[in-house]
Amino acid sequence: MRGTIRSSREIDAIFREGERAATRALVLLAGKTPAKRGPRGRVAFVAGKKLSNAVVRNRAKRVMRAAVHRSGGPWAGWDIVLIARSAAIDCPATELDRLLDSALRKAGAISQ
RNA sequence: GGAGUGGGCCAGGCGAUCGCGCGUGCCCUCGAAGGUACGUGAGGAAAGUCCGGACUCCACGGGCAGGGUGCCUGCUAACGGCAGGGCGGGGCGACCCGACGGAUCAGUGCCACAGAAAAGAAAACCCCCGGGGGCGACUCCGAGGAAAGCUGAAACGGUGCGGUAAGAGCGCACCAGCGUCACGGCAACGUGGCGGCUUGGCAAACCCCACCUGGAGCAAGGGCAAAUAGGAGCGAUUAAGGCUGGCCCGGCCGGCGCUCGGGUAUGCCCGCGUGAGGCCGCAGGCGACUGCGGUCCCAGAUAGAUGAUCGUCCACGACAAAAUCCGGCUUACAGGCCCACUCCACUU
RNA sequence: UGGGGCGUAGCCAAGUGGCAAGGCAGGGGACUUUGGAUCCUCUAUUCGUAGGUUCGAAUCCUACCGCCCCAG
Repeated sequence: MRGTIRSSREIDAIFREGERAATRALVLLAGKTPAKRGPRGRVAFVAGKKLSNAVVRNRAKRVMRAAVHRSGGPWAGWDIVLIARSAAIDCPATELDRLLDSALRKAGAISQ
């Protein structure tokens, strides 16, 4: 997928400085995209080792990627980091879309 | 029909829409990016990283140390793997399990507690005989003995008969074990004869014997342009010191002169998938496997590609994600299918 | 992905074949009017788990499980 954040240094910066919005299935971090990276927004997906084995972690990232795609991301001017929680694995798609939308509004990345 | 043993195979299918990696063609473009069509896209364990290799770099001269394997014979590129055989153990059976060399004929060590004694057999307890003392229980001296006895995981072959004061392979029979000879087998070993009567356990204790073993690892290693800083080869030759990724001997470097252009990124590219390869057939072999012929091309990502929504069918889907590659081992696993065989019951 | 290390009481830990030391914390008691300090005492039955070797295993061997560190 185009528009992913590749550098772990940049992801660490969003962890320190970004807006945080947590839901039942995922945690969202939002920061402004640096100007030198261009006007398009970027996203990153995180699935920690606590979740489970490699199959479950990969699936969690895919499910979040599909949700971002449906919601119209990446969002211009914003760097978004999505962290999977264990509830995301069995979460229905419509529920996940709703949670992602509310998290984006809470962090201010999209207007009301 | 029930119970079971061994081996092999599969690992949700189909359709619609949106979406992803790679390859090829086409469109656009100076090119790239992009668009589009077609093809292709995780496993039997991809896992644990327990062994063995390939490949790459370093060291290449000898020795020691260290590590590994451990019944025999094969297979293999190699193996700690596999096959066949032997021995021991388990099961009524089909079958299954086994780190299974050496403990007199190398040496050292350990065997707590208990027990008379834990490994050159015997001091004392004890058994028995003779003599002395004492009314007696008993005790002292001398000779003989290791059978019985409590203990313990284990008591210098076992059981039985004879023998004796008590005993002892002292004699005999059978069994176990040892040595030796003959036969069968490539061998492990097996069968039979003969002999003297005999030797605790632990080598997953040190060790001995036989065989194998240099070190690191694709984050190995190499290439590309900009910016910043330092190496490599050759020649002659002295000290502190350093290197030779365990140690020693031995060897080399550091200092000087000449010559040559190189190294380093959370940049990119190569390495990177035609291989000890899959499938089919024939031939050899009990088998692991091998030979020959035909045929196929079968993931290659780089924050890491397979998902979402819906329909439909059924047994309602387990364990689980390639990261340099291959051969094994081990561990996890919902279920389903096939083949061969064993035992029990019933019918004909 | 590769390399290396560690699991013993709630915490820190010693023990390398024969009874699982010690300290901190905690419970109980003594002393004290009470508290602190001090002293005495208690607490491991699965030594991360499961097998094996041995008469005997935290210790030796094998296979698993969990955690930590290093290399871009």
